[in-house]
Amino acid sequence: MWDELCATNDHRDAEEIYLAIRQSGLNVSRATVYRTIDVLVKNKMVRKLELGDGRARYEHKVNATHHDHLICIQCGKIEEFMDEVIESRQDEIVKKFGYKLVRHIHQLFIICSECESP
Amino acid sequence: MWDELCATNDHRDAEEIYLAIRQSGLNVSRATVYRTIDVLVKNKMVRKLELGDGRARYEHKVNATHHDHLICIQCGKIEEFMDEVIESRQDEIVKKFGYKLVRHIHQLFIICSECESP
DNA sequence: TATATTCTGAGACTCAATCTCAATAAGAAT
DNA sequence: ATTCTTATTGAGATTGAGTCTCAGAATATA
Repeated sequence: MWDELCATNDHRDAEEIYLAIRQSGLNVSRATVYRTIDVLVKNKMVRKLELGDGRARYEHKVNATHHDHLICIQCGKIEEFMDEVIESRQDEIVKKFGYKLVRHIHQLFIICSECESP
Repeated sequence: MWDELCATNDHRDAEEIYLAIRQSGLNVSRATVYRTIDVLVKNKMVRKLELGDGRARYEHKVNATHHDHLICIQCGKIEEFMDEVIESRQDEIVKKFGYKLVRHIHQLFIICSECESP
């Protein structure tokens, strides 16, 4: 499971991961896929992405620094971005409210260049 | 439906809206609630919030300017924020990629002051 | 009045994700 | 090894938000 997740740098959903494992000959159930991913997420080895379409994607965190995502609403491609200015502004906003920041979701839904002019 | 949505400035889910309408004596079905909300969202009279917990929330846009959300992961309270710096950084990031920004989701999951020290 | 068009409610259905539970595997103890 | 205990697994049932279907009701058009 961990191996399978690390096999690519994609952002795949549980079903895709399940099928990939099956394809590789292993006889695991969907339940096990979900269970194992949960453990990996809890141990911060895998990040769960909620894109708001009811299907979570997963990315392993090997050699990964913090980043957020650009998502093409046409082809589904996912790219990563990171902006120090935004990160610190977030902290300031939360501080101004007197709250404690736990995590954040920042997703830019875009039309990528390939989809814009094919 | 529109009236019900405008009745409060809450961020309620479909079920809560459905129950509120029922409570007020009207005999509407869940299907109608979802259908009507969809129309209102498409006409940009209502904003749909995807908080990643599989339950969309809705807020009417009367007198509302653009804003994003702070969500307390403890009590579920939702507050609003808006930061010009972040907004323009987003535009720049997307521009640098050569993409076209369609919409964005920016949510700060926090522990609010009441939950931090009750 | 007759006819066409739209809207609605009830419940079936979808789909990702979770839960159940018996079966299996793995460990520990004697 | 053999028994006993604990943890893991697969298959399928279940959940829950949201969608779809379709017949009947409401509304509009002629």
